[in-house]
Amino acid sequence: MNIDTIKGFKDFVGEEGTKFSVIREMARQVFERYNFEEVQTPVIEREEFVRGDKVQANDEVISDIFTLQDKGKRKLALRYEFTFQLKRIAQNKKLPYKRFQIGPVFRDEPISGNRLRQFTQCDVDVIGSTIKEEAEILSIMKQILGTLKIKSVIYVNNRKLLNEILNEVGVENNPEVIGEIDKMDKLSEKEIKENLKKFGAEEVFGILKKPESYFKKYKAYSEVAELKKLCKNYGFEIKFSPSLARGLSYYIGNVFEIKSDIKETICGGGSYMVAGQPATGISFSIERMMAVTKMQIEIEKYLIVSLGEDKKAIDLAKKLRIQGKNVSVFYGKPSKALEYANSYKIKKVIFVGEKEVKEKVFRIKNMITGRSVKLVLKKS
RNA sequence: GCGAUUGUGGUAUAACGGUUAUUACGUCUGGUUGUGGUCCGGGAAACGAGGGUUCGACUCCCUUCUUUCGCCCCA
Repeated sequence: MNIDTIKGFKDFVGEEGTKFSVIREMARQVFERYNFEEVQTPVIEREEFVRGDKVQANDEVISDIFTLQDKGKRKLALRYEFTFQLKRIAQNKKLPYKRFQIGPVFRDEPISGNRLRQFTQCDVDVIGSTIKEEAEILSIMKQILGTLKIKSVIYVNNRKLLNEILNEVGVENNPEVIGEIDKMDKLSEKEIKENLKKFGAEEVFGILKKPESYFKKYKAYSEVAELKKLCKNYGFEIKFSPSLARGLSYYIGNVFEIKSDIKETICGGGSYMVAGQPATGISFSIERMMAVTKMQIEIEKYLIVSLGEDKKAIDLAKKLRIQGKNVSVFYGKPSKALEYANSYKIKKVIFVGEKEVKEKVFRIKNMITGRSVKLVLKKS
């Protein structure tokens, strides 16, 4: 029997496992600081619901949805992202409604280095939003990225602005043209022009290459300008990128994308409509953050080695746990214990043997320096 | 999904159309050492899967799966 993980799925073991949960917990706390409320939603939903409005958008996305059937022959699907579930969650909520969610989403799509078919999305959304909320969620991201010591650039554009430009040159606004525009910073000038030509949109290229000041003449640029100003108030900069489109989907106003050292985008989002309300949201995946973070993630661990003093060792472990330390007890010889500590990156070792018990002095051995210091137990 | 690429114990590797498939690390185990990354001994564990060619295939061929990289799209 083959027990390997399926292509695009991954185990997180050891250091990766702790790194994962440290990032998740940190993100959760930041979201809470902004009074977003946490929700949990089912992984499985009706297929038609998961597909949502994307039906008319592009077949590609739909083929990326994992589908399944239950015993009652219901057509079901694994959630592709979280936003569609807001249709249900946001009903009858006083606006603005701020919620966040962290959990796995599934996409049956080709994999590569930083792309998985199951990944953990961290998503914040505000229903009943204005551009002020857009700035707020960007500042949330900025804070998380800062904590993770990730160098990043936030790019912004506006879908209405793109529409204005397309109208101006008399090109129909279709997802394919938008798709080509989105590739501007990826392909060569020649390729882009050729691709755009197919839609009679080669003129767009020249416009998108113009300096930012040129775009002031478009009405929708004011939304970008406003967001820029608001972000400045928060103390960070964002960059206008007229070719940023974010593929297909439901965006109607400002769209954002955050880039870092890897070629894949690390955060993406924008403003859209849900249940007749303007909404804005952004999300990132823990897996991709793990790929770029420079943060040193370490959990302080203690190993108590019982040298024939099991009861004392367990007592000591209990005391340390009450103080909030992470501790495990090892029953065995000193050299094996130290080897064990090394192998699981346990940095502090305390031997509990006859001598220690008699003298009532325990020493904490630091595995990196090799030195020992006296253990002082706080009175509790 | 398409195109290219990859595949030997957990990891990293060696060899070969022909007996029992190399080595290292890790892992399990016995002994030694009251303060380490030792030392000595023993063990488990691999040719991705299926078919074909052949007297004989880990080796050649086909299929499939897997890996990696592009395309498409995305976090």
